[in-house]
Amino acid sequence: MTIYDIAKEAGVSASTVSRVVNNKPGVHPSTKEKIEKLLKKYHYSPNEMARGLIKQSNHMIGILVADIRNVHYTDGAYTVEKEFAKLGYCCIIFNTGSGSAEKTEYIQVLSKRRVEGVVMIGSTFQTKEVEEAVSQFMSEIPIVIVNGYLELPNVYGVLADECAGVSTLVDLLFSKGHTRLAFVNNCYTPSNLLKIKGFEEGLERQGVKEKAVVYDAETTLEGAYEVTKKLLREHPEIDGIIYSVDLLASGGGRALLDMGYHVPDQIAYTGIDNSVYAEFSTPKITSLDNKLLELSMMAARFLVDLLGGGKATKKVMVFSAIVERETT
Amino acid sequence: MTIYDIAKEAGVSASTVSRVVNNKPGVHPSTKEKIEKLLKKYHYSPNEMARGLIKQSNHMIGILVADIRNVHYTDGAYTVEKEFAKLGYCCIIFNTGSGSAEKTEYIQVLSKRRVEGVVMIGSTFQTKEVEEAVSQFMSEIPIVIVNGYLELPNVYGVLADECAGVSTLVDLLFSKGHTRLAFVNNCYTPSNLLKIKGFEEGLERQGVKEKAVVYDAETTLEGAYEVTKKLLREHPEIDGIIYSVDLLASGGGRALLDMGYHVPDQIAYTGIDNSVYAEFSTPKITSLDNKLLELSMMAARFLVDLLGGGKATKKVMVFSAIVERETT
DNA sequence: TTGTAGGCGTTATCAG
DNA sequence: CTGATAACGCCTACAA
Repeated sequence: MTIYDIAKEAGVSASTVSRVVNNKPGVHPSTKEKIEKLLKKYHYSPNEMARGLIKQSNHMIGILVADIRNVHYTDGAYTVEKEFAKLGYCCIIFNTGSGSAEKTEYIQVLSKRRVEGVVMIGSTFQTKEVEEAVSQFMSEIPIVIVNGYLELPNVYGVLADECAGVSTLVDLLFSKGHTRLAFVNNCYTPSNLLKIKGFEEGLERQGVKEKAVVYDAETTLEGAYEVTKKLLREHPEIDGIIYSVDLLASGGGRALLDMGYHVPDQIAYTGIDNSVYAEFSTPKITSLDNKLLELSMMAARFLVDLLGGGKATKKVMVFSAIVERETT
Repeated sequence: MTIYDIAKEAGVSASTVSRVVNNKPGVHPSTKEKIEKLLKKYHYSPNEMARGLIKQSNHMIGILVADIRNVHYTDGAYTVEKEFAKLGYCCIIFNTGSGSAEKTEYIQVLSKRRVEGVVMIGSTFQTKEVEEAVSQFMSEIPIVIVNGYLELPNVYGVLADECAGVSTLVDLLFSKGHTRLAFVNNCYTPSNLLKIKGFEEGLERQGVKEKAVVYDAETTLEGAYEVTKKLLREHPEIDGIIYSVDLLASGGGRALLDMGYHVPDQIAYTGIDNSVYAEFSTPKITSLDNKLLELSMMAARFLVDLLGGGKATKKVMVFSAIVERETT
């Protein structure tokens, strides 16, 4: 069903139908009414592809996220989608995974789809490969990265100060008498590298001279469980652990419980993200709120402004804050 | 950058460029090479909207979900997106919320975008309003509902047998000596109505004559906490609770703990969904696995088949299964 | 092997 | 107030 079909049946030209569809003035009330009746009758729905073609604007944006199942990304994707749906935009979403080939590919796909803006969620998009793909295929449209940044004219970043945040976690643990700390990391994203940096800086500020204890773990409850046991076997002196994400803290906490440690007196620990995991675990986990939600909201707003022809700050940083619970 | 721009610079016609872009045969190797060089040089990326217009196919599908932040929907959306990305499709996603006006609206939006198929995630789409919107604006494309169904020629459903599933939960509780049961419900979706039905049928089968005890709770930890306290105040005889979703079970479990009940001896409880909440809570929650993941996977596969011109079963049901943990 | 012409469904610009 | 006509960017006969 096209405007031509409607036009034919109404005995008018397609342009007149188009005017009615778009509520343009200058159509005789009677013909307008006649056309509207037909529009209803056939449930006419204008082809947005064709419309986008002449309008040179399709009101679509892209959302790139490594894996929407990660709690911290789910909220972000939700926020962005909602914010844009309100404005009549459609969101194309891709779970890119962590590989750079896929990221490059999806950037090209979004480019072919002629999206008008992109939100990338997660520091994992802050890579050379993404930068190159963007500069080649997406240099014309605004891009906002949640918790990441690229030095490109059309890229904007909203970041959490996780580095400073983690060093305040160190301070917190020290203030409670825990001075032999370890960091358990899940993967080496730019964000996590910052966390480790914050960990080291925190220790240094507290006057610790030795090399920081950092362990790697799989991003699973079991992974954290095992690594925590190993960590304390190899470093029995440890009395405080910072986990790079709440999920690990939850799994690790269970290991501590099973090993008979008393939390938080004997050993304290924290997560990062202030996610549902922190709230649901027993004991409830003290966590660094890195404001992912605010970040996504801000990213969405930035992109909205940019699309509206306005300006946005190239790079902003939001302060993270500790949410104390039962593990410190 | 269009094929015309490339054509001009290459000194050929647009059709020749088009042939190269689409790897069509019948282009002289030398001109092909020349064109390919320019394509690379300018990072040409074909306009999929224009392409979709003549091809009458844009390789886009729609995903409708009430709220992607609900754990049981997140996985579904992920699965569907991944499955279609593999095949070169783009997914437009909308968080519709629970209102029917929004659902109708987004169905119309997807129709205007000319998506080629739709996956609706959740029984919340099994309503008269959705049925009407679909029959008016989407009668031509295949639609698959995860855990729901509509009696329309182009709608397919993959369902979990939650009714039978819940009655096996009743059996389980009875078998462990818990015979005074209550059901705590969060909202009256078709799916939850089935759960309540299963609850009642289970009781009846166990020879219980009295009216089933059903309480309503907000879908929050606190909501479940409060309602659980109220429930046991008003019905101190209760020794077994089935919560309509794991989230409630988690919040309720904490209330039981705080009230000094011994779980599972004194009182047992279960959740439904077998989600991360069941796994993360302490004690770990026995839950009915309603196979949401398999359901989404199956829905995606169905839609793929349908889009490929194949057939799919109109309505299938997947058996749910109890995952026993520490609360029964 | 290559180019021309027509059309996909719209909207915008002119005339009338 | 209404109707041609030409785009938008691409693909596909058909003709050369």
